[in-house]
Formats: sequence, C-alpha cells, structure tokens
Amino acid sequence: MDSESRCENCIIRQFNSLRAMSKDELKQVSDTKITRKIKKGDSIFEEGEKLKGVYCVRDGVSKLSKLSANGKDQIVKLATKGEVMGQRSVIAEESANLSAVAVNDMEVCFIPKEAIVNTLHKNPDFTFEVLRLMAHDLREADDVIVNMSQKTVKQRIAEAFLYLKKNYGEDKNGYLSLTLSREDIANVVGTATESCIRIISEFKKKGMLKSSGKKLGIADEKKLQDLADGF
Amino acid sequence: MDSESRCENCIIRQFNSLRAMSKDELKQVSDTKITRKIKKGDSIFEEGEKLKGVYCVRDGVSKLSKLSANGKDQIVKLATKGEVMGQRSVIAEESANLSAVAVNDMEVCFIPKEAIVNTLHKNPDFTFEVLRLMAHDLREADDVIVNMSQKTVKQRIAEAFLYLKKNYGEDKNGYLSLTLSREDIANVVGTATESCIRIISEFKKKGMLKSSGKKLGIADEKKLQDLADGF
DNA sequence: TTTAAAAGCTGACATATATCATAGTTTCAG
DNA sequence: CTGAAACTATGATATATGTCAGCTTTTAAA
Repeated sequence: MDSESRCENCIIRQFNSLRAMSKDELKQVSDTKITRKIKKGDSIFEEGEKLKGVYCVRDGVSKLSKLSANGKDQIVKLATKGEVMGQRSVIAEESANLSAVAVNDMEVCFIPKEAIVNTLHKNPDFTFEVLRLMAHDLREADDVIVNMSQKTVKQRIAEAFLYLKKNYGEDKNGYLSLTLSREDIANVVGTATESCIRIISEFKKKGMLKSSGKKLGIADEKKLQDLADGF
Repeated sequence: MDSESRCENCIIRQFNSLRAMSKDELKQVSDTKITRKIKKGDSIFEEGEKLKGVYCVRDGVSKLSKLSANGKDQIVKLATKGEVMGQRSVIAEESANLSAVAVNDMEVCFIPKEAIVNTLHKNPDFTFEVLRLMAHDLREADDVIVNMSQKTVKQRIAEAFLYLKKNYGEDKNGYLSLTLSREDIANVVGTATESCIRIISEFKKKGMLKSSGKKLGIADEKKLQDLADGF
C-alpha cells in the first residue's frame, strides 16, 4: 500500500464515510496533504496555536494534553493510527485547546483546513458523518467527566490499563503493546506521579498487573475490572 | 410573541442558523412540536432511555446528570432557555447518557427526531452549524475534564459561582438569579454535600459570598476569581 | 396550622492523596 | 564506556476531602 492511499484511509476511517466522499474530493485531499515524521517527545502542535489544518496519524501514538494552572499536564486523549487531530479547532475556527506530543516515533499527514472545510460545505453526507462522530465523542467526554469526579485514583488507574489493553492490544506474552511512562499514566488519570507509581506497585503485588523489563501487562483482568467498577 | 414563534426561536438560537433553515423547514418544525410543562424536581427524560426527539427549553432550567457507580449524581450541564437537550443522543442514534430533571418549574417543547434528522440530511448549512456548535461543546468538555482533575474542590466551587453569575445573572441586590441547593452545587463540582456546605460557609466568612434568606450572591468577584485561578 | 420531610449546618474522625525527600535504576548522548 | 539526566521506587508527613452522626431551620403537604 503506498503512502497516498494509506493517508486516504486515515481520513476515511476517521470520518467513516468512504461512500460520503466523492472520488474528486478524495483526490483533492491526497493532492494537498503533506507527510511529516515526528520523533518521540516532539510536539506536533501547541495549545493556543492557530491550526492551518488537521493532522492524521499514520503511525505511532500522540498524547493530546492541556497544561493546567498548577503546571501539570492533563492528557485528555491518546490519538493513534487512523485518528485525526485538530479537527475540532478547525471546524469551530478556534485556536487549539490542546497540545499534541508524540508518545513514540510517529508519522502524520497534514491536511490543510481548506480541503476539509470545502468538503464539509459541499458534501452533506460527509458533514453528517463528522457530526455523528463528534456527538459520540461528546458523550464519551461526559463519561470521562463523571469518572474523573466520582472515581478514586485507584479506580481510574485500573480503568486506564483496561483502556490500554482494549485500544492498543497486547503482545503474545500478554504485555501491553503501548508502553506509557508512569508520569504519562498519572497525567491521564489526573494524579501525582508518585501516587501512580505506588498504586501500580500495589496492583503488581496483588497480582492484577505483571511486568517484564519496562513492559507492563494485565495479569487479572476481572480483578482489575471489579476494582474499576467499585466492587 | 406567540408560543409557536418562541419555540422556533429556541431552535434558531441554539443552532444559530436562522439563515440556514428554510421557511418550509421552520414550518415543519413548528407543526410537529409539542409543548409540555414540567414541575420542579420532575424528570424530562432518564439515562438509558431511547429519545424520540429533542427537548428545547422554553422556560426554567434543567440539570443534565449522570448516576455514577457509587450512587451519586454528577451534574454535567445546566440547560436554560433556548438550549436544546438530547440532540447528541438523537444524532448519534444512541440512548440518552444523561438524565434531565427540572431545577425549577419549566416549559419545554418537544421536536420529533424525524424533523431534526430530516433537516440535517437536506440542509448542509444547518448541519454545518450544528457541527460547529458541537465542536465548541467538545472543547468545553475538555476544559471541564482538566478542571475536574486538576483543581481543588474550593477552586471548583468558586468557579461554579462565577459561572452562575455569568450565565444566569443576578438581581438588583446582587444575588444570583438561579438558586441551586447545596446538594446540586456539590453535584456540579463533584464533591460531598457537607464539604460544599462547609466551603460556602467559609466563603461567606471571608467575604467572598453573601446570603439573604436562601439566596446567595457574589460579594467579592475578584477574590473568588483569584481563588479559582489558584492564586 | 400542624407535622413530617427536606435542606442546611457543624463537629469528630477516617482516609485518600499530595508533597517532599532520598535513593536506586535505566537510558542515552557524547 | 561513562556520566548526566530521566525514570522508578519508597518512606515520612501534611492536607484535603469524605463519612458518619447529631442537630436546627426551612419547606411543603395534609
């Protein structure tokens, strides 16, 4: 599969609308995109920046985070292959509210906002699909709000590991494919790094998590799930 | 202003698209809507319910909340005159993820989902406007997530009062127009009712809030803002 | 008007979590 | 290979917040 068609797939998968975009429109997106390689730890865009387009993740994982007043980063979302970053800012014509930083080496393709806005205006089915996805995202955001305010740090960390397994899978030995630093996990669940480390150690002692080198794996999914659910 | 045109205004204001909806479409919405009166404390729809349409708030305020595993309600949003409830569920074709309960006596109008979906499919400008609003909402949801996980309860309560003043205003004596119970405030900021009561008392002692009867008012906005910002 | 229920308040106490300090361990650039 | 920097780990302690219990005041229904 060449890079052109792979990039189209990003858009198509994200917007779930192969049928909704005409050949011409796809062609236009392909013609205008630019591919970039991003090294682990490097930034793709920063909070407050005016985005000139959206970024489609072709390979690797990016963390989308926001700096809070107390100087801590809160990771709001992890974006992986096939996902698009920056579309909210482009659609709402607002500056980016999140920063995007590469969790590991990445490849992203850039799609100028004109191409997106153009298609949105010309192709109602496409727009409707984007709307449906955004409605779904909004629902998920509500769930996150409830979890953040009602669950304990332990429960949220348990959930984070279940999420990592569900969304990124595990290798043949049962270790999570995506390895995040303790600090990143802490920033996902909104806690102090030390607390995160302590709880992970506790989970290992209790046989819910296992580790091998710097890899972490889920050893007892049911126990972890029960804890996350508050039992 | 008769009730028909007022209801149209709800939709128009919410979707910010007077020009985007044709006369015929507006007519169709008017023809299909049903008006309902809701008493304080009564429910408009429940979490998990399949909504047959959206509700447009014509008068009063509704709290949109979700029951968490530990049995506490988390209020995710307050919907007031001109706002529409249930559109996410209708657009994403998912069951409602939030319950809507009247904070005070309300009047709402019901718009069947066919009318909405119909217009969404036929009128791309309308769809694009809805999309823009939803993109904006999603950004706000991200901000709430960051606040919930990074700010203290005191900061969040301070913010809640500033929000109430900003969005619902105050009477001539400087008391908030919208009076919420301590429990409701606690459920907005995600804390225990007792903690909320204690902190409100503290704010009164420190001259940041004032009270008269069951009304609360902001006595020192700057102090409250500084606290919310972490100074 | 009476009275039960809901809301508001306060104290005592338990506990989760943050913070600070220190040290071992891994990673990686030079 | 080596040293500095980043990451992981753990203890001691402080603090914010939740929980439980009892009480008063307000609200609203009979």
